[in-house]
Amino acid sequence: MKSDKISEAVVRRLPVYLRFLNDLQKREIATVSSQELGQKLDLNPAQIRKDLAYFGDFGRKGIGYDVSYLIEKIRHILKLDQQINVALVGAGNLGHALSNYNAYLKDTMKITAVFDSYAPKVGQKINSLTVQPMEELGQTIREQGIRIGIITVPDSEAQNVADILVESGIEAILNFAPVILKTPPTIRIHAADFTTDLQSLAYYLHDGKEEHTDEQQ
Amino acid sequence: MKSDKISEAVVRRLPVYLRFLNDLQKREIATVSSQELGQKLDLNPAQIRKDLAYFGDFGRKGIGYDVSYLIEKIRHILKLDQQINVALVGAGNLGHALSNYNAYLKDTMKITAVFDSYAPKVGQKINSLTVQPMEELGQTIREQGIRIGIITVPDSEAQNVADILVESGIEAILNFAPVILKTPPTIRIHAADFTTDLQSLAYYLHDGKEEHTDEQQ
DNA sequence: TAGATTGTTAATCGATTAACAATC
DNA sequence: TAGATTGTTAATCGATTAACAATC
Repeated sequence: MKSDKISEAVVRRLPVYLRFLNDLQKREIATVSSQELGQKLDLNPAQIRKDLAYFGDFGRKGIGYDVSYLIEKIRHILKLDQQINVALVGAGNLGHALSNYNAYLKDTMKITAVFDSYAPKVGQKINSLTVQPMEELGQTIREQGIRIGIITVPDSEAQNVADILVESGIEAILNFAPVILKTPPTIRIHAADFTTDLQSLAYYLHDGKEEHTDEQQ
Repeated sequence: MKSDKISEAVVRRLPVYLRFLNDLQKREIATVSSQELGQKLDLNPAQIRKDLAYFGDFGRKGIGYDVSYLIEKIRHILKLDQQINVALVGAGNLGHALSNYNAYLKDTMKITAVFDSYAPKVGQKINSLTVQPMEELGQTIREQGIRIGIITVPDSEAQNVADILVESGIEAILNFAPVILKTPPTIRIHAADFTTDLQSLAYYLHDGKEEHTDEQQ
């Protein structure tokens, strides 16, 4: 196959594949089939083969996929074969929690700067990063070549922060604030909204009368 | 229309509608059309009308939707017209951050218990909740009628926690750990994985040569 | 050679959008 | 009555799955 326009659904599965492949590699398993992959990830094997085939012929007929090779390929597709710098805006509890993931993201992405508008927060250390004032956002983004911004400020500030990020040349935003951000179409936005997640889960609670026996994940 | 099986995509949009409607109500706007809604939420008006029509005839032709009435209806659909108790498992930074949202979720959902396996954490206060040992999980869930569990423990513990939650009669899980949980099909699971979100965002970064000019959100 | 598994086409399924009669 | 907007049907678009020839 190779190319076509890739749907968002496909792109969102790639990191899931990558995570599992990293796991296999750690366990020194050299080869994996789409069937095994599908079983472990609750996905249809044909879908996995199709997803991967969009980007190239990574497997070998009769054998499966070489774990290390596929890791390399997916990392390249996701642009994770280079370090991508990330800015965290909002040094509250949530921001603090996310900054812990630097260790986990290790060689792929790195939160390299933290900002907060609240004066007493500025100058504090968060996991070896010093909280900077919002005024330095633009300059720091440009200096450090930061390409992704994470918004963990209160909803009332989120749009304003997004505007500044966009103005400073950011390319994508992960937004934890429960608001719909308005940005130019060139900016990629992902809403990581814990409150809507929880509320939609409530729909699937059993209520004695009408049963909602749906499939999972 | 009314009824049919409701797709997950529809259910996941309902909380977004609800959030915006609450906003309108606060601003004392009594009526809204699918067109206005669509514009503010970046959705197709026909889709919004169709989504709502699955559950009943909530609008009035020529007029639009009564904000208060629609709020009431959506809350009922999502089972948010009753308080739903939630358990938080994992009292680290992330768990701590999420417990702050109790104020925001206010009358709909409530985190009523927090657990951690790490002995020194037990007994500590987190936003007026006392951290309990994991051993009390089952009993507390049953006593408080907790129906949703949030997992914010390290990945290595996540499956174990999920097993205990399921055994204790939980109905749905919001999982922040970057692992695929294996649970019976009656349990509703939502993966709230910040690391895969970030990695899929990286795909959309511009790279000079091939342009990915996709739509947003 | 026999068994396994890919890459890909075709079939199916599902979700979004357009269009419009009904009606406030 | 004229204008606005719903609820719903039909059309379109897209994503998932099944099936299988190619081939290791």
